Order: sequence, then C-alpha cells, then structure tokens
Amino acid sequence: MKTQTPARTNKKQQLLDSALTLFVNQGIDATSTASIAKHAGVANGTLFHHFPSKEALVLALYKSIKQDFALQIKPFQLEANQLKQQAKQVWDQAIEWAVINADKQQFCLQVSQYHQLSSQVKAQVLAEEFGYLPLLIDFGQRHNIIANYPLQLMVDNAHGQFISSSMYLTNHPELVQDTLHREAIFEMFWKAFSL
Amino acid sequence: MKTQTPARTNKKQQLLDSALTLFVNQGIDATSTASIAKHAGVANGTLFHHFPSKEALVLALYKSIKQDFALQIKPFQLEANQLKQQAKQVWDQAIEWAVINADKQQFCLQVSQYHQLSSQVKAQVLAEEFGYLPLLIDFGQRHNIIANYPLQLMVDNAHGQFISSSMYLTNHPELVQDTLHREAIFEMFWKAFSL
DNA sequence: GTCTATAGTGCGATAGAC
DNA sequence: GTCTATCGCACTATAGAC
Repeated sequence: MKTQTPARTNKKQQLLDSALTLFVNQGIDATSTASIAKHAGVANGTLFHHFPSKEALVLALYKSIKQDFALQIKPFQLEANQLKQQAKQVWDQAIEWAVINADKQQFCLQVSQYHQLSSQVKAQVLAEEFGYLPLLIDFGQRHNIIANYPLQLMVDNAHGQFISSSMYLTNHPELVQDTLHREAIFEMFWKAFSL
Repeated sequence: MKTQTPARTNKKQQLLDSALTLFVNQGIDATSTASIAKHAGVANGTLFHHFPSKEALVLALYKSIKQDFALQIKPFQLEANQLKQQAKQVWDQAIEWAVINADKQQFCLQVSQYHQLSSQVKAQVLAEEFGYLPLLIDFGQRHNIIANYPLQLMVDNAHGQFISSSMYLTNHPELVQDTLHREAIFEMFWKAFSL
C-alpha cells in the first residue's frame, strides 16, 4: 500500500474537514462547493480534481465517517454470564464516539435524509456500521438472555435508541459524565431487549 | 369561524398536497417551487400568492401535518391498574397514523434535518406533538409503574423508538397486521420504561 | 495538482395584465 | 386570485494556463 505524499493528501483532507463543518452548520444542499473550497483555502477547481462531483464528496465523507465509527467499536469474545456488562461496554463506546464526534453523527443523520444519494448506497454503508450488533443479539437469544423478537426489528430499535440517546447527551453536554443519566440510557436499551 | 370558499381553499390545498408528494420523493431542496405549481396544476406565481416564500410553504405543511397527527391521538383518563393497556392504545394509535401516513411521517423526518427552518420553530411545533406522553410518564412514575429516569430523556427515547418502529413497518408493509411484530414493538417500548 | 475564469443552467421571487 | 413572463442571482462543473 503506497502512502500518498502528505501534500497530496492534505488538500483532499482539508476539503473533507471543511465540508463536514459547513454541511453540519448549513445543511448539505445549502452549502455550495465554492464555499467549501474557500473554507478549505483551496481553489474552486481543485475540489473537482479530487471529487468528480459534489455528490461524490458527500459519499466519500460519509464513508470515512462510518469507517471512523467502526474503528471505535472494539468487539468482545461473548460470554453468556457477563453479556449485559459486555453489551454496556459496546454501547458506551458507541455513545462516547457519537458525543465526542457530534458533528459527524449529525452529518450522518443529514445523509439519511439526503435524496441525492441512492437508498441502496446508504443502506450498504449503514449495514457495515453495526455488524456487531446482530451477533450480540443472536448470541443472547440462544442463551435465553435476550428476547426473541425479530432480529431486524431489534437492530432498528437499537439504532433508534442510539440516535435519540446520543442527541440527548449532545444537547445536554453537562450530563455526559452524569452516571445517573448514562446508566438510565443503557438500562432503557437493555431492558427493552432482555427477557 | 368563517369558512373560506372551497375554490379558494382548493388551490392552496392542492399546492400543499403536491408539495408533500414531491418533497418526499425528491427531497425538499431538490424540489423547485415551479415543479410544485406544475404538479398542482396551478401557475407559478399563484404559489407565491398563497405562501410568501418556499420556506413558508414548508412550515405551513409541517404544521398541518403535526396537527393532523395530534388529532389522531385520543387521550384517556389515566388509571394505575390498567396503565400498560392504556399506553398500548395510545402507542398503537401513533404507530397506526405513521404507517398509514408514511409520506407525512417521512416529510417530518426531512424537516428535522432541514436547516432553512430555525430549530426554535421546529422545537415549538414538535413540543405540541407529544404533549400527552409526559403526563403518562409522570403518572406512571408517581404510581411506581414507570422507572424514575429523567423525563426528557424518556420522551426523547420514546420518540426515537416511535420513529424506528414506524419506519420498520413502513418498510415491511406485510408485517403491519402481524400481531407478533406489533406486540414486540410495544413490548420493547414498555419494558424500557417500566420498573 | 493547483490555479483563474467562466460557461451554462435552473432557481426563487416579482411585476403587471386580467 | 390567478395567470404569463422574466429578472437577477447563485450554483455546479469545465477549460486551459502554470
């Protein structure tokens, strides 16, 4: 794997960083490619050298963020007698990432409602995100720890709770370190799923 | 309350209907005011007679939808010994509306990520939507039926589960009448909240 | 790879007749 | 209230020099 020269990577990364900032503050459609280039300190045409279109830029940013998130989640060797504790660690890692990277989390929500990207592409990227969760649910079901609801329904429910919980903490930064709130968040998730 | 002549109301309503259809299929930003007028069978300028701007049209549509939803939820005189059953009825009414009015529900999700409308305005409209839920939670907490988590956290969590559940059913229409799925959806919600 | 300059397009909103 | 016609602007993407 040949590493690109820093100079090359640099402007491309600056464009991605600026795009994220502006997208989150103004919305994707309301952010012009020209303003992204200006914010990144590069020329207008340079953006289209690195990304063939605005849509491609959005997709590249989306993929890089989902990859960043996936790296944050460190899977365990699942054990039945401490599954709840393991679930809490995974859950907390996910929440932690979303709160620290509130802008990235916000952008992902925007992308989910961005019609210029096909649902197919978005679903594909999203499926890779929570690949670990179905394993955990299936394991818990086989050991009679987790309720036998339909798998996809549970995955979607978990995703919904993840979004609402991380947004809640993002909107109330003073509560991020509050154990009462952090435990309440996980308890709701876990109780919904456990037998 | 003086009723407007049908003719007057008609074109305005046609514009709102066409806007909803096009917004959901193409996204709000990607839908031009001209295409809305054309789809509604009225002239371009007529749209700006009824709505001073595109933004005002979006807001009017949003408000009318939230009002429509609120009318669907019929509150109960809460009783401690049948609170779960009452919660299920309210929950099912909400899910029912969202599935039947999938386009309206979808549009509301788009609005939540629509930066042209101020967060303040959106929050105000949203607060009126689920006004009944805090009452139910508070009642359940005082009768030791519902867990003592922070109120706003529970409201947000319920909203998140409502969105993910209704989307799940919308994406799997054949399951809408399936009692197994319908009960699993409510059980996850209720278990998350109950003591 | 990066720049400047601009082509080409489509949009929101207005003006004014009926 | 509804129409036609159009203005002015901002945007994506390209062309071509360096």
